[in-house]
Amino acid sequence: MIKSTERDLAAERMDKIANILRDRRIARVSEMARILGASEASVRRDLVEMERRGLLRRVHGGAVAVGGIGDEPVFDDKTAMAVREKQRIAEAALAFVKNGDFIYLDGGSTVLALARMLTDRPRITVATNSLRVAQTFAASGPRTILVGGELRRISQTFVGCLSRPLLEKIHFDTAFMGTVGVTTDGMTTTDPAEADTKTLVMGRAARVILLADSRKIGAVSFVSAGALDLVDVIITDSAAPRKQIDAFRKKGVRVLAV
Amino acid sequence: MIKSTERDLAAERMDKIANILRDRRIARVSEMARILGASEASVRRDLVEMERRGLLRRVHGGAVAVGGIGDEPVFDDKTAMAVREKQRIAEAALAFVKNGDFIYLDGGSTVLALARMLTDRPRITVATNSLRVAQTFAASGPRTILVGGELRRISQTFVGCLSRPLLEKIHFDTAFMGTVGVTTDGMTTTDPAEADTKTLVMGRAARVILLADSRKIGAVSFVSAGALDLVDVIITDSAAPRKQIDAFRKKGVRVLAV
DNA sequence: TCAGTTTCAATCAGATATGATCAAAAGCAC
DNA sequence: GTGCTTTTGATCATATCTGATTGAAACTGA
Repeated sequence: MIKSTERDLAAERMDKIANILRDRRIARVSEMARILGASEASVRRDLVEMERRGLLRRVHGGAVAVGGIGDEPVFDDKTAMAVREKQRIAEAALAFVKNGDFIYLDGGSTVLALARMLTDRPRITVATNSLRVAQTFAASGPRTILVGGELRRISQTFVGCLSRPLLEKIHFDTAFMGTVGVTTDGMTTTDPAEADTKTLVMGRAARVILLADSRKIGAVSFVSAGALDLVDVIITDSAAPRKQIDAFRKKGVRVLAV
Repeated sequence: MIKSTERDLAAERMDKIANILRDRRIARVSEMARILGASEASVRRDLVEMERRGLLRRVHGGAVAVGGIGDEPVFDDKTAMAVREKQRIAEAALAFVKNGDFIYLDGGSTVLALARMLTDRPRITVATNSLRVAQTFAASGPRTILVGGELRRISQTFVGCLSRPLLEKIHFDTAFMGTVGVTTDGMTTTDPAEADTKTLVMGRAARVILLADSRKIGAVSFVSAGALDLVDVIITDSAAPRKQIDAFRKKGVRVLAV
């Protein structure tokens, strides 16, 4: 047994680290050192190099996959909640997408779930203001148009007045929107710039579909993001209060509770 | 040339090396020397040659199959070469960034290296058309503005006429640009839409700094992306041909070879 | 807030790999 | 065979990698 054969090359170690992170999204230095059979010092050196190459992000105690959990805790924390419901809602929304369509995908975790289902649909065109949606389509997927704007880190979206000039040049068959809260008075969200962009988008879509899990139904946030009559369809989950659903229907909005 | 016998021997070795790497993706010099029954010195010479031909990537201790371990995705394939140079170029470029600046970061791996150095600089504003740059700043970093447009997957940038309306509203102190090739006639790149966006950006910057490793110097690609007089500074590495550098200087461009 | 614990970066020495150099070996032309 | 060129393998100084150590920094829980 030759000693050099036992020890991994740096490139080999980095590959294994990449694999570990692909599986777990996050790993501790100590874990990786144990798995690789290398010292923690070497693992750290590899992590520094890999971070420099943009392959991961280092955090105290370990590393996380880029674009993964822990990368943007605020955004992804929400994602983790009600995963089942969001998935079902996204599946229902998928039925509203046809090949050849021009659609808009808003920010938000439910809409992101829908985006993940579109990576094998090159025949549609997606416009979005969501960094996460763009990342989802980075390698392959629909024709992707990102409306510009200023990055709002908490939601990982591009918002503000700079989004306007581009948005005003395009129209959509269907806009799939997320929201923080929706009542019969309309949608509300936390950030004025975000709200402004949302309203503008909905005005430019032939059909607006709101994806809102039951916790959003009846909830109210800081700033109005458009009246309810902008919305054609609301897709929510079966835990949504019957009363609210009926109220929406009375206002002429189609509601699907999946 | 009738030296066919020697060449066959060398070619044979290289062929075996290629086979080993096809199987394992990564191999040590010592291993390969043992398998081939040749000295490590010979193996190294073969590896140098094969790397020159782009058949593999050399790492300390051995070699990696291209497209294999530690080799980065499509976008970064070219990047894997000249990592050191790109890093040094980016470091030199960093000196041109002041707090409070409004800068533009183009797509391209060298510019991306610069972006990674700016993640702890919240006091500047960065506009970019690069998805990779936006991702780099997703968690923290400068104020980030993404100019919209259509996603061009091969470069991971947003380009085309939809970028225009937003770009025409903003100005930059400094634009850091990448390129596929640059000569005294100006810059060239592979894609017309990409070129269009580049030209527009350079016209809106008070100062344009071109980051181009030596392989770009003197290279020519498909479509013009602006004349040389748009550029104020070129930062390249010391392997850039003296003649070209002098020609650039004669045209009034400041050239830094780091 | 604070103390205790974990993790980190910097440094060092030993091990390993590398490039440069050079002489021997092999191929080739005559 | 001789003379020339190319290739090869060995040697050695230098560069790089690795793992251990240590003081500093960051995190944790009360």
